[in-house]
Amino acid sequence: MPKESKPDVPAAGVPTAKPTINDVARISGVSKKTVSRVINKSPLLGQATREKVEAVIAELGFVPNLQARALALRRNFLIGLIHDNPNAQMVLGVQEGILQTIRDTEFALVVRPVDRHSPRLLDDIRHFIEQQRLYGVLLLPPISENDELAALCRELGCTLVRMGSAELDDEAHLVASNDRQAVREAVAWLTGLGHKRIGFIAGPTGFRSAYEREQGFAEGLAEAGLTPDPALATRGDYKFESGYEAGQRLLDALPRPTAVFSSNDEMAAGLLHAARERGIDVPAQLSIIGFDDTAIAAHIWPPLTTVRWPIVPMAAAAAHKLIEPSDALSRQALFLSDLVRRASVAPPEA
Amino acid sequence: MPKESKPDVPAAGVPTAKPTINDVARISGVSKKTVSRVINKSPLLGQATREKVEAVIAELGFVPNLQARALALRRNFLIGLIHDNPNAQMVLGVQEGILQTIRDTEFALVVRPVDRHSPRLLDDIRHFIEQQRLYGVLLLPPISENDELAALCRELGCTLVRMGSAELDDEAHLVASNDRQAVREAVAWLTGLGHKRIGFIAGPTGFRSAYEREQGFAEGLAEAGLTPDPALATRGDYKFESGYEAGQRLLDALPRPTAVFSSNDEMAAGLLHAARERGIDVPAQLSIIGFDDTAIAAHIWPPLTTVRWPIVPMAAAAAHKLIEPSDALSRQALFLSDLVRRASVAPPEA
DNA sequence: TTGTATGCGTTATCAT
DNA sequence: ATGATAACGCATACAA
Repeated sequence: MPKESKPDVPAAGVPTAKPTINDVARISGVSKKTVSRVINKSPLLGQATREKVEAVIAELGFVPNLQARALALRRNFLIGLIHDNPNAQMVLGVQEGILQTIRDTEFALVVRPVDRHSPRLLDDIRHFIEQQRLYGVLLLPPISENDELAALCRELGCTLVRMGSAELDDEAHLVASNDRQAVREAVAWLTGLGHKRIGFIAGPTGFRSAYEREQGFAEGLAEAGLTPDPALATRGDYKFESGYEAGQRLLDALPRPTAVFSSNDEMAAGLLHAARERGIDVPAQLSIIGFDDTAIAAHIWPPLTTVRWPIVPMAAAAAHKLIEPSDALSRQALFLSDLVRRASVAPPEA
Repeated sequence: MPKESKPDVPAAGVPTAKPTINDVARISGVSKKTVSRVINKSPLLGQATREKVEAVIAELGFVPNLQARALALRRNFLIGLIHDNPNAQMVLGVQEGILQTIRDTEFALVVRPVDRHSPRLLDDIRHFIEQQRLYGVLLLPPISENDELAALCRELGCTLVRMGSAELDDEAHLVASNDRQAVREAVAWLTGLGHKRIGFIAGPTGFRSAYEREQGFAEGLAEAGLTPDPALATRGDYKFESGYEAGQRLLDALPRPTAVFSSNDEMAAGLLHAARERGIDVPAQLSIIGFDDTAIAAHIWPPLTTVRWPIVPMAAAAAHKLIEPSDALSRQALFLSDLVRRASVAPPEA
C-alpha cells in the first residue's frame, strides 16, 4: 500500500521537499490524472475543476518534475548547442537567440564546445547525445558542415538544425545566410566607389563559408567587369595573425590594391595592423571590408565596414525548427546578411 | 504482469529504442539491482558477475537513462550558468572551464543569459532552477554580487558558486580574482616607468569589480607617494562609448595625463579612439592600461596592456566546487590575475 | 468529464 | 554477494 501523504512541514535539512502532482490531487480532491490534464491544458475538462486545481497549484507553488515527465514521455527537454567556437560573439548571440525561443517553454539549453580536430569528436558527441538524451541539437559552423556528424545525430534519433553559409541540408534542418550574395554586394559597393584593384583574403580551405565568400568575391568582380588578379588574392585561416601576413603580401603588390575584402573581421584587423605599420592610411589609401561584425569591428580604428549575419534571429528560428517543426515559422531557412557601412571604406585616391 | 522482453529488432520509424537496465539484466542473467550495482561501481560485488555484466553492457551499448536516475535519486545532473553577459569572451571561457571539469562525468551544462535590469529577474531564475531542478549554479559577475539571488538559490536547495572580484562569500561558494592587487601592480608599473600624472576611468557604481579596481588604483598611487587628482578621475559604464567620452574629459585636462588606467578594455578602446582623433600618439604621448584581456585588447593598435583573469581555471574550479565540494581542490577560492604587457605602455615623454 | 491501473528506467529497502 | 519489490513523479490506455 503506497503512502501518498506527506508531512506538512518538510523535515529540516532536507532540500525542501517539493509538492508533487499527488499533493495537488489530494488537496484539490481530484485524481492525479485530472491534475495532469490541467498541466497539459487538455481541452476536455470542466471549467470549475480546472480553476480549482489551478488555484491549488498556485497556492502550493507546484512545478511539474521535468525528469519524471521526460521519463514518462520518453523524450527529454534539452536542446543541445554543439560548436567549435567560431567566435565568441557568435556563440553568445546564438545562445541568446535560442533562449528567446525556449523562454516560457520547458526546454533548456545545454552547451557543448568541442574540438573539431579531436579524433574522438564523433564518439564524444555520440556519448553526449545518448547520455543526455537530447531532444535536438543545433550545429554551428564549421562543424555544421560535417555530414558524418549530421548522420550521427539522425542515427541517434535526435533532430538537428545546421547553421551555415550555404545549403547544407533541406530547409527543415537548416538556417543559412547568403554569404555569397552579401559579399557580391560588398564588392559592388567598392566598385561603385571606383575601386578597380581590389584585394582578397580568403578563409581556410575546407570551410564552406570560405568557399562561398570566395565565390561571391569572384562574382562581384565579374559583375563590375573586372578581371581577378592572382597577385591580389591570398589566403588566411580566419585568425588575426594570418590576416597580418596576408597584408604583408597584398601591400607588397605593385600597384597596390586600393581596397581589400577580408573573409572575416579578425583577418581584416590583422590587415589593418599591417597597413598601419607601413604608414598606409585607412581608408584614404586603402579601404577594408571584413565579415562577421564581431565586437572587434566596431572598436578598432577606423571602425570596420563588415557583413553582419542576423545571428540572433537565425538562432531563434533554428530553435523554433527544433521544438516546433510543423509551425509555419519553421520554414524560413534563408536569412539575409547586411553590409554595415563604417569608416574603413572610402573612394580610391585620385 | 509486466513484460520485460523487447523485440530484438527495433520497429522501423521508432527512434531507436535504446537498451535498458532490464535488457542488460535479462541477457546477463542477473537482477536489475545487480546491474545497477555494476553501473554505480558498488564495492560489494563478485568479480565474475561484474565482468559478465560489463561485457553485456559494452555489447549492447547500454547507456543508463539519466532522467530515470535523476528521478530515483531525486537530484538532477545539470549545472546552470547564469549570467548577464559581462563580455562574450568571458562567458565562453567560463563555459570551457566548466566543461573541462564535467567532461567524463554525467553532468551537463545548461546556460541561462538573463537581464539584470528586468523586474522579473528573480522570478525568472526561480522558475528556471525549480523547473530544471538544477544541481548547482554558477553565478557570473555582476549578478554574482546580488545577495538576494544567492539567497534564492540556497532557499531552493541549489548549491551555488559565485565568481567575483572580491570576497562575496565563503571559500566553498566563491571563486575570486584579486582585482585590487592586480590594479595596484599595474599602477606600480606605470609609476615605475616614471609616470606621475595618471588618469583613471572607473567602472559603473554598484559594481563590486569597479569598486575594487578603484581602490586598487588609489592604493597604487599612494604606494608611489602620488596624490590623486580629481581632474584625472572619471567614470564610465564599461562600454566603449563611455570610454570615448571619458577620454574627452581626461585629455582636456591640463597638463594632460601621461597615462590612463581604464577599468576595462572596452572603455580603454574608447579612450584610444579619442586619443587618436586628437592626434595623440599612443604610447609615446599617452600610455593606456585596460582590464579583462578581451579579444579586443590584442587586436587594436597599439595592442593593449591589460589585466587578465585566469577565467578558464576559475570556472573549472567553480564547477569542481559544485560537484565535488568535499574535494581538497575545492578549497582554493582566490585566483591571481596577471598583467599582460603589450605595446600601449611606454615611459612618459621627457 | 473524470478516475483506475499500469508503465517509464532507475535506485533503495530489506530480504536471503 | 544477490534478488524481489516498492518507490520516484508523471503520462497513457482504457474504463466508467
